[in-house]
Amino acid sequence: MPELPEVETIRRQLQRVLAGQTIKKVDRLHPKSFLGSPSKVAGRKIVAIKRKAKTIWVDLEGDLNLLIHLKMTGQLVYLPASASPQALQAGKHTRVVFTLTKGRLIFNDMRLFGWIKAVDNDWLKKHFAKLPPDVVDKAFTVKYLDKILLSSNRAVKLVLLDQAKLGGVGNIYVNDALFCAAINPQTPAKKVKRISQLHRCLIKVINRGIKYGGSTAKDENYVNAYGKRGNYQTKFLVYEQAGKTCKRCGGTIKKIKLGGRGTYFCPSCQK
DNA sequence: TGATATGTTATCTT
DNA sequence: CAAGATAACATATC
Repeated sequence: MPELPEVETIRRQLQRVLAGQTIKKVDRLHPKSFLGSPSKVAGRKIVAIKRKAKTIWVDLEGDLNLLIHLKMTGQLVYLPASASPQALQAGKHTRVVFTLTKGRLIFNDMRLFGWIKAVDNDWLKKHFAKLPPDVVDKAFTVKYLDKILLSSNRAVKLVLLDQAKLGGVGNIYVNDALFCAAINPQTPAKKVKRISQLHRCLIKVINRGIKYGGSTAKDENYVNAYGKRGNYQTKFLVYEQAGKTCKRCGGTIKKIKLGGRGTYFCPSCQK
């Protein structure tokens, strides 16, 4: 599922191909998928593609922005006008199509949880002000991590996944980061030791995810802006590795449920 | 057929 | 009131 590394991969690609193009037309194929006025978007030039946590932010000329959240099954694919007519055609799960100066931006979303919102600068500013730092932000310090962990009795994994406390970390990378730091995901947050190691591991694992272009795990449909799958799934430390041998101590990776989410860890070396 | 998967939020409970 | 737990959203797949 798209977490920060997947979204950042898409952002970097879109920044290269979309910046400077003008949105000529917006086709809303499903009402749930586009909130706001498509007519206000048409005719605007794309200034830049940015990102906050798992949300893509398209900065448009004038007082308008597009916020895009892929949730679980969203895809954002760019096709140059020279692509085959077959590729350019709307698929079964295509929800929004942007016709641009030199191509098309297609938003697919099988399960309809994702959305695109057109919002003005003032709305954006107020909204961003409420958000916590991203895991890759400078504001995410050891001290900050210490603060959010000390303030909760919940399992450490659930606190790290809480988008109101820390932005960008999802179920795949949190499992791998806790393995990296040798911390049991069930540990109550305020009892976690070696916080600076956990801090280092979170950043390291997320950056590794970006390096490999995100992950397309089993049963997942993530693709980047060119429609290609990620590669981090070949680098998973513990995610989806239940029954396999622990890379660190030779123990066996176990799967449990925590907060209703699949949780993978090595019981013998994650304490 | 029913359980399962995941990101986020609404809603209920403690 | 706040923190925590859980349901809900929609759909394909095992």
